Amino acid sequence: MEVTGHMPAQDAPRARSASIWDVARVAGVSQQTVSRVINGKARVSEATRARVLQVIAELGYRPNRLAQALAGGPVRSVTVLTSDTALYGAAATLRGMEEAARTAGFSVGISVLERTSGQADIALRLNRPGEAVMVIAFDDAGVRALRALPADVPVAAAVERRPDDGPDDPWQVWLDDRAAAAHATRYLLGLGHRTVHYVAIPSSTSALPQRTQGWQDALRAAGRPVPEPLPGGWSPRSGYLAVRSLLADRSVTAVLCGNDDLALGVMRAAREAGRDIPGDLSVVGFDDSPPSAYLNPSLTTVRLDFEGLGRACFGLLHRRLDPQNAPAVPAWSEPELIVRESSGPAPA
Amino acid sequence: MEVTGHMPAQDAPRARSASIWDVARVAGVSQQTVSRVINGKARVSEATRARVLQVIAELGYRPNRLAQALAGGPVRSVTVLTSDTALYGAAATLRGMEEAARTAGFSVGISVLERTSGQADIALRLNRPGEAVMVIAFDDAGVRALRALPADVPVAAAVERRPDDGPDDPWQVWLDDRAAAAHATRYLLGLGHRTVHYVAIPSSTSALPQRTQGWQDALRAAGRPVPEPLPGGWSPRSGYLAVRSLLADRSVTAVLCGNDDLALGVMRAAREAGRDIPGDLSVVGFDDSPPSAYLNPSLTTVRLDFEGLGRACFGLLHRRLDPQNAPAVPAWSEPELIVRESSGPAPA
DNA sequence: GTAGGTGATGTTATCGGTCACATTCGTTCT
DNA sequence: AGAACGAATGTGACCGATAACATCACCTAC
Repeated sequence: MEVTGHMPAQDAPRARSASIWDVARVAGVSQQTVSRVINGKARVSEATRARVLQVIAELGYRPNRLAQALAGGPVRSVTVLTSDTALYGAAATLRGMEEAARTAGFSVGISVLERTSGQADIALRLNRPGEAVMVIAFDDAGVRALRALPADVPVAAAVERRPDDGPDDPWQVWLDDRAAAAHATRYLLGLGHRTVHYVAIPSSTSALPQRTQGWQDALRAAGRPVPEPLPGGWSPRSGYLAVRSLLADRSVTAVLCGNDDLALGVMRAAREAGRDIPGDLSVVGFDDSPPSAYLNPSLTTVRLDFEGLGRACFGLLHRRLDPQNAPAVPAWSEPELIVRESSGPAPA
Repeated sequence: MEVTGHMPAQDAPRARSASIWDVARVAGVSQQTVSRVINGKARVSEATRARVLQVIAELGYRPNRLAQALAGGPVRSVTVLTSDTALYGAAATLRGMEEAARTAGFSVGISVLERTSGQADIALRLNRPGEAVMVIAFDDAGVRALRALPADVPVAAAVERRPDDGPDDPWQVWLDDRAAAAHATRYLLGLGHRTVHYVAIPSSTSALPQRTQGWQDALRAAGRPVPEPLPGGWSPRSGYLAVRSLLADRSVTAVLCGNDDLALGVMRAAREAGRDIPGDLSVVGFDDSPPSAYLNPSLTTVRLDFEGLGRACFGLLHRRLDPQNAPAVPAWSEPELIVRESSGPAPA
């Protein structure tokens, strides 16, 4: 066998782990053949394949992802762009994405967006131009990041709402927040509440958030008064502050919250205002975050399948990267109202 | 200029983004000089440097991380191995790690450990041999992963407890759970409780968890009876189940919990048993997870600086990778008991 | 005046793969 | 039997960088 310039020095002390060359040499084939075996693309005789596979096992060889990617191999890594992973929705979506990606043999990177992340900043988070990306765009920072991504990066996104301007982007997934909010609102009206107040999470776009719209839809459809939505943030504290003054008004008997954390704050405000839940006041949350079932009172809330959404988002990306071989995009569950102790009939 | 074999074809349509060669050509220098400017290592004349930097800006050139890594450049990426990011401690630690790493110019990967992840599995999660790793080893899966890592990978870990067997690993950080648990226990004893029961989180090792030990330390030091620790899991449900039967016994007046989720379950069990918190029963948690302050009653708990721990863990790794230039490892806060509504004087 | 040192820069090998194309060889077709 | 064909495999360029070594001009020192 000739020693070409590309061959690793035979005499140099080898601290590195096995490369494709080592496998090729031991198996007595060219490195290209090894590459073929690894990728299973081109045809290799059964005998050769078996021998190569055996050598691979013996040497404990594993392809270097970096080299594969650099050489223009198939994309096998994704970076997830997300803001505040402290929020249940984002964290659960991330879990779903990571699980699906890892299962499919992808390595996943994560990069948390700061509120101030500018457009220039976004490109810096990619390891190389063209790297695949998933964006969790439930809030403003995420949406901005999604928009700031160069056109040539393959991206899939989990979004709060489909953008109503411009053509539909087929590489997005979302939950039907609007219908879910409407459903929850109808549920409360069905309990005899005259109307329902709403504490909103911040919008991801300039438009009205889906949950807010759904709530309005239901009130309007039922011909009920539509109170001004109360602007909240993401935290219990912001929910607490949003309704603090409102709760003195005993005619307020039902509050729908944009997420469970807000509901937590609302329930505390209610306690301090001397309102009884659910006797005096019904509170309904959104998300079904883990503690909800164990709160006092336990929280009626809309369960959202964030993990499923995350898995689907990856499924979408996978199909975008490899339309031929990627499996079908898995379905995710519809939002579901989970009735617990915090909601009940309107006071007489 | 001669066209060597390594030069990109001049005539081929260029879809790719600028490489170091493009910069070199436009600036009229060799690519090596560009590399020097980028890395700032070797000396380059001021004039040349300025010209190259300008061309870089003009072309919007950014070095390809993959290529840098492959070519043996400095390590600029970390993979975090963690189990269940649904748990507050792991999630917060991850946040701290990611923030610190990103700030330092590292890209961070994440790989979630399944309960069943075997040793072979671990190696598969690395993009290349020798890749830097951080492990969140608060539980069994994390500790196993830490142990399964090949000796040659640069790793830093956030652990529940320093291993008592074998020499101290200088590349680990931890919180003083033991002292914190002892402190919380003493606090409860100081309120007049005869003894304190403890609902334990699963241990990360075969030894007694730090929190359990601290609790025992305090009881023993005070000469109080040491009840059998109640084995719990990580979830509210497991806390609920662990104490369900116990709470019928009115002599049980104080319960310390291994985390806030367990405390949530305990509080629900107390409610169902007709116990009043804090009148009848004091409950203290661990972690100070975000909802704690807004629970009903709000939860007395031990605040742990997981984010700081995560940042410190990265700091440690950074020093390990680059002892010369890495900044000092940032300090993190000591555990702190946050007294809220769920704890009070022992019933008369 | 010439050897030796130093700063600035170019050249070549290399990292660990993939891709496009060339080559080999047993078969089948005419 | 000769050509054409396709399966199996090898060869060399290339991805985008870094590292080691070579070069070159200029200056200082003996």
